[in-house]
Amino acid sequence: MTQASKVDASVGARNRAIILAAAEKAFAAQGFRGTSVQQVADKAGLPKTNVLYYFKSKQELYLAVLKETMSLWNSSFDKATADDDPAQMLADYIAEKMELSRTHPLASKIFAMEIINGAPNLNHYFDDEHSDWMAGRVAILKAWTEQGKMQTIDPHYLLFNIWASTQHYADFSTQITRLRGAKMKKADFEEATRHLVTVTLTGCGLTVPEKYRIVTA
Amino acid sequence: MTQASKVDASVGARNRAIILAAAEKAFAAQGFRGTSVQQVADKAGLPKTNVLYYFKSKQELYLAVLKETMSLWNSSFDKATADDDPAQMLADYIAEKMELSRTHPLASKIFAMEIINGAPNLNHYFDDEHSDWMAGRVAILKAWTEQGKMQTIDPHYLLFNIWASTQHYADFSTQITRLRGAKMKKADFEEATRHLVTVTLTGCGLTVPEKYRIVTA
DNA sequence: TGGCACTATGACTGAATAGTCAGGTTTGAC
DNA sequence: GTCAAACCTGACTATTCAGTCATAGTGCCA
Repeated sequence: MTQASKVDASVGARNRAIILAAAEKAFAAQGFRGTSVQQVADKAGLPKTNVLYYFKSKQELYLAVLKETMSLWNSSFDKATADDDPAQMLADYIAEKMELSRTHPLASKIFAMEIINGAPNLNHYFDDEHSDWMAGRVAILKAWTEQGKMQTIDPHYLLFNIWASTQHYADFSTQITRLRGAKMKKADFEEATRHLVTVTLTGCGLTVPEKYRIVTA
Repeated sequence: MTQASKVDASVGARNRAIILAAAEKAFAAQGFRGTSVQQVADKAGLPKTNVLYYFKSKQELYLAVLKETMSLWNSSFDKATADDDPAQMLADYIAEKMELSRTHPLASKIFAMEIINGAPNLNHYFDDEHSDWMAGRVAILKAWTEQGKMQTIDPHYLLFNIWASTQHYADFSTQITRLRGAKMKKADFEEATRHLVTVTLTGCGLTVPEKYRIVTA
């Protein structure tokens, strides 16, 4: 027991982390079927059998990566209440999602491909957590609308639009980079965030918080 | 020659079309690597060798599907000029993109996966047509801004947001269907379009054209 | 020292699958 | 009817790849 946890904490945990990182890269770049265990092993600097020692199958490895991905998606918006200020909450939510696109683009890509392919590994997610989350957020947005705090906008479409336009910067980074001629840096993400917050909030009849105002040259 | 074109127009062209349709479904659902030629053949109701008779390799078949996909993406916005009304042009562009997401979701998904995976088959596209298109559209949006017709919004981010939020309804249809509890119908797409046009145009300081106004119950 | 859990890995196997090939059939023009 | 081009397909091959297995090294504690 003591042995186990000690060894596990040193060698095992470390190797698992290395393998997961390598697998994330591979799956994001080539999808589940396009990635071979051998490729992951090479990226991780380990023999293939060692990878299969830690993760019993390619499927299990993929699920582990997917699970890590899903755990990233908590946000301050999860705890919003009808008493909060919609402008502040939505602006922060958009900013958080943009920051995730910047710092974890691979996770976003893996999730996107999973959804595009029909989300065969996310049934429980939709049936439980995600649906509940959605229902809760919709209720709060409706409350805000009824309180006259914001324009009458269907909460579903609003949330879909926020997801779409923030995740796009991760998922479609190849296209964006090619069209801009250069990779988006931190400052570019901040500018894009200000634009997105401004357009979205103004579109909902909200006042844009000071920190998200577009700086006109 | 006469023989060739006649046969080609009847049997050949018909089979090619059947195969392409089957391949589109398969590639959209499982990606390039996840799709076997046998699967496409089964969907098309033909022996595998017959598929490979028309398309010499899986790669060639995929490229043919991708080419068909790209040809869908012309729009009235391609011919906009600085003299046009931005509200009208942008609203129509958004509506056209939404209609494409509704009628050709598979094409959108294939394109999305291609981009997510680094667009290895679209080099020429970015180097030529797409970059030129982008430069032209950016110039017109800038002109509109300078004429005081619309708010100062970076044209790049505006276009990225339009693509993101329209294509999302095709690419992420699985998620949307699960969260809404039902597949989006034509009327739902129209409602989503009105919302998107309203939010986007209002966000740019434009007046929403009558036909895109949200109908409040 | 012995024992145990964990870690490591080369050699192998079986299934899937892209693509070839050789031979066959249909079609339409003359 | 005959010829050529287009169309069709079963049998086969070569490769890739997930996963197994048997064996062996390592670290720790009693």
